Amino acid sequence: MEERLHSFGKKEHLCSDKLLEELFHTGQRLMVFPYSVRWKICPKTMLPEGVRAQVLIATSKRYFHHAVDRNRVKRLTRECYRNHKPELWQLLEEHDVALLLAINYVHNEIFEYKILYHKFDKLIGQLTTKLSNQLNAVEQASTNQEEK
RNA sequence: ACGGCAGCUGACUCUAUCGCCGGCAGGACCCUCAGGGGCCCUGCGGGAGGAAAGUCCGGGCAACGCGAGCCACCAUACUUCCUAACGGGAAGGCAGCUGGGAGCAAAGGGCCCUGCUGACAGCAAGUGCCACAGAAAGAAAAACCGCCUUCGGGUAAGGGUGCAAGCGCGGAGUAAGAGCCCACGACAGGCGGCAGUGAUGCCGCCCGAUGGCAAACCUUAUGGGUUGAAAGACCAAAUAUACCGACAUUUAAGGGCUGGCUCGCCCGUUGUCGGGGGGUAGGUUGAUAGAGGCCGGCGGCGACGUCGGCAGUAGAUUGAUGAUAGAGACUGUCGUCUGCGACAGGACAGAACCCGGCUUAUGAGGCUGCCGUUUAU
RNA sequence: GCGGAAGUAGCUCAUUUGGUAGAGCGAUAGCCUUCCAAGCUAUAGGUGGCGGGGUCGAGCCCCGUCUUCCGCU
Repeated sequence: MEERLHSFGKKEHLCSDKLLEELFHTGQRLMVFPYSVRWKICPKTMLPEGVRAQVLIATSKRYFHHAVDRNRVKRLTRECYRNHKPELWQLLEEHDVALLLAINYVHNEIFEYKILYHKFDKLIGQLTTKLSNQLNAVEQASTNQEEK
């Protein structure tokens, strides 16, 4: 399993209508240029076995008129996510939860891969701090309730 | 030689690592009475285009509809052929334009050749429109100056307007004039002859209230049922549940078997279990070999047809073809010891049921045609 | 994937069967006012999305193209 940490297969794509609706109605939002991200923590039983996170990568016709450019941006973004996946999964593994994630590209220029890689570094950093804050708070609350 | 404009061709290659999609083979595990199915691992080989685009036409395919005819609506419009079909293509005719040639004292028209272009049926079926200017914009009505006059009028040669004004030119004729008449010529129509499958061309005769617009209404001919893979077919979890069966049940309604009461039985009620129809999430199919490509022979001017051979085979479904590193070709710039080195660059653009076209986008290089400039002969 | 509309001044829109392209708001200048606003007057601003066609002549007719918007699961 360890040598497949960088994979990004079909099961890890978010494509269920119901989950999408839930994510976009109740999820939280985070902006890191040029990305706009929506995320929501959910119990791991909602996803297939062995999958910690389902991800949607998109960009709109508003920013790129040609299908070629949209494909290119999505491919680069997918590559970035693939290379940053282990640190995100490690956090989720520690707290034993799953994550729904929608990554939107909201700028009208294409950057090179190296630039996007650093942007994604920043994005994952902010996302993990927010995630761990929220998860720790939840766990503390549950332990407090048990004590009472 | 350089430059420009069209059209055609062309669409960088290889290696390694990580990753994605589907195919085949082998193996481990799980489910199932079985057939088989699910999931994971390993190996092998495959994975965007000439326009995949626009959705402008035509067809396959599918569902629904359909007795026939006419009207309406839409589309097409020189001819013949190609094709499954087409609004596409080929060849030809005619018209327009560029260039050249012969001819001529010179120029123009006409003739011949090359190239390009053409939504190219009908305005002599009818209706309508032609601003401003002009007397008058299409009709048998013609003003003013002019010309003529027998002073009643005649005239359409000359002048003006305009995109367009009663076919052109010469002659005869006349008071002056006019297709009023004649020769030649242009245009349109009719008849006949010859050539051609035909469009049409050539010749002869007859005829003439000889402007333009049908991308004005329209006429004629031909074609068109509607919808569009989000079509259609199949499987179907959870939850609720039509219906069926079994069991239990009544202050969780009741009704019937008797006129009343009690018990019993039947129907119902409610609940549990089992079966089960439709339908939702989801999945399978439709769906990838096709009116296909390449090579060669034969037939045809050609589009194309036919026969034989060869190589193969994208199939996603929140939508796969990417990232990184290196090497090699190609182009440009700079440097140069003429060996090469350094730097930069690679267009338009991403399949979604499938074909045939059209249109539009497209860097470097190559080919063809036309035009312009310069040089040499 | 399939289908339907619209592009006119800085903005919102007119312009009918083809004949010199207009209104309101806005802009600029002047008048009025102690000043501002309101009011009055004048002025500028248009390749009619772009390219082509047929017409004597096109915003209008025809073809192609680009952009924007809307509908169908």
